[in-house]
Amino acid sequence: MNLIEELRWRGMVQDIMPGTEEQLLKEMTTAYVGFDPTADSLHVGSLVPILLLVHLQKAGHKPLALVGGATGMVGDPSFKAEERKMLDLDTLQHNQAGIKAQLEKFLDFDPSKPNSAEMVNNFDWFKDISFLDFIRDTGKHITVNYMMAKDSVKRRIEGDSGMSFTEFTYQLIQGYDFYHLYTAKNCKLQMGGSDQWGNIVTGTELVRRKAKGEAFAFTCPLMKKSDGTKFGKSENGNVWLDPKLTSPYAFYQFWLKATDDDAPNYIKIFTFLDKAEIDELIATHDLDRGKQLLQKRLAKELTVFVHGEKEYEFALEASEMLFRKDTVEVLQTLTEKQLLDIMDGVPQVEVSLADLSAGKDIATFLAETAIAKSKTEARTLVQGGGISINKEKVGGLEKMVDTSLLLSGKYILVQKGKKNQYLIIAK
RNA sequence: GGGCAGGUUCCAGAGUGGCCAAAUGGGGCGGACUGUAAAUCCGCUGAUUCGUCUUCACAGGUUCGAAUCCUGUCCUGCCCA
Repeated sequence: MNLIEELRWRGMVQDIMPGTEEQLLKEMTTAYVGFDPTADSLHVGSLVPILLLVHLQKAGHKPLALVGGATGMVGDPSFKAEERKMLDLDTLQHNQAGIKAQLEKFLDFDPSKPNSAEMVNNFDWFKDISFLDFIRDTGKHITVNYMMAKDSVKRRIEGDSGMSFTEFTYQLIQGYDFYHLYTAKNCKLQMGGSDQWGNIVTGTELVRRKAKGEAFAFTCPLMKKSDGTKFGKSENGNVWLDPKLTSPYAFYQFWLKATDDDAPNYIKIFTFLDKAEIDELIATHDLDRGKQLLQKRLAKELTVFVHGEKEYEFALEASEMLFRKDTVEVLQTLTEKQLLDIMDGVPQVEVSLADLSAGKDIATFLAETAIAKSKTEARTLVQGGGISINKEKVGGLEKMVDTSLLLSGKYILVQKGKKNQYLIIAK
């Protein structure tokens, strides 16, 4: 199976420029994907373009990861309702360093290999180009009519908030990246999310007109959930690849919670399992969906891929401990070390041991630990049966929280609803 | 700069002098069922020492009483210049 066939089967090809497949079969091809330096970590949404690069490299081609130091200063208008905040230089540099460190985990940067991955930053070539040079040498190749015809631009011009010149220029800047990489690194292919199609095509156009060369492109569909909501968010916001921002436990949970509708697509896109294995997994899953076979496998593959085997095991253990029904006694028997390993990733709240010795009513306790926003909310939760302490449901407001509840002398496990756990540490 | 419309609790959006902490819908949160799912059903969704208290852009004013009336300020959208 060639690369494009492989990606097609996985549902990772949306638009593809004619001749792309032939080019990839013809020779080792250098290809790039751009990453936005809007934060110092990538998130699960950016996993798709990363995987494109990984597949590419596996197929023997050479991947380039472009960090948009320059484009990040401008802001992509594509399908966004409003202009984005511009980032300052310091933030950008900080973010780029973070992203680079993460990419190194997934791609092989070993320079002794002919198809080693490389990292480039478009700020490096844009910082020396003057505005006049740019509009003379590059701007004249592309007509405004052409740029205006793009859906992303059209939508903004017809909308209410308008579009600044800066944003309008974005596709030309990004197009220039492709032109630059074509001339400097013989890069002939750009990949990206389907929202980038317009920008990418401007790039191939620029290569054709300015360098008289031939360039190719394909995009992958934007990740969407079956219910139409945005992919990549959990209750607590973005799901990041950085374990400091999203713990491996939370990361594991994110994938585990994929719906039955989404899981088959996710497992194709996000794992490297081959077709036969995936087909079988899906078939087995459908026999008894309650077992969440697909979700468990998906979560395992991804957690191992991003965080490693060990972190996966902790995440799995924590998940089983926290969601199993019969763990009231088990919880008491855990050693401090076991408890901490399992709870690593569960939000932790500190309380003073002295306060606890005096005892606190449950509502005050929940409000003070910020598990509930206010005492009123705390009461509502307790009365609605939404609070458990050490896996035991709190029956009513008269419940007192004191040192008798401590596990290993200093911990209390509080659950809000089914899915929110908090580890209270008495100090 | 001129004319018009408008700013209400997370969002959308009712309310136009007392019955308003403010309809309804969405979202969110909890519960039941289940698979830590979907669908469905139920409850909650300003704070509280449960007496009250702080809220309807902001600042004043009228009134026994204002989200609702008046004055000014700021902001937003639409139209004209």
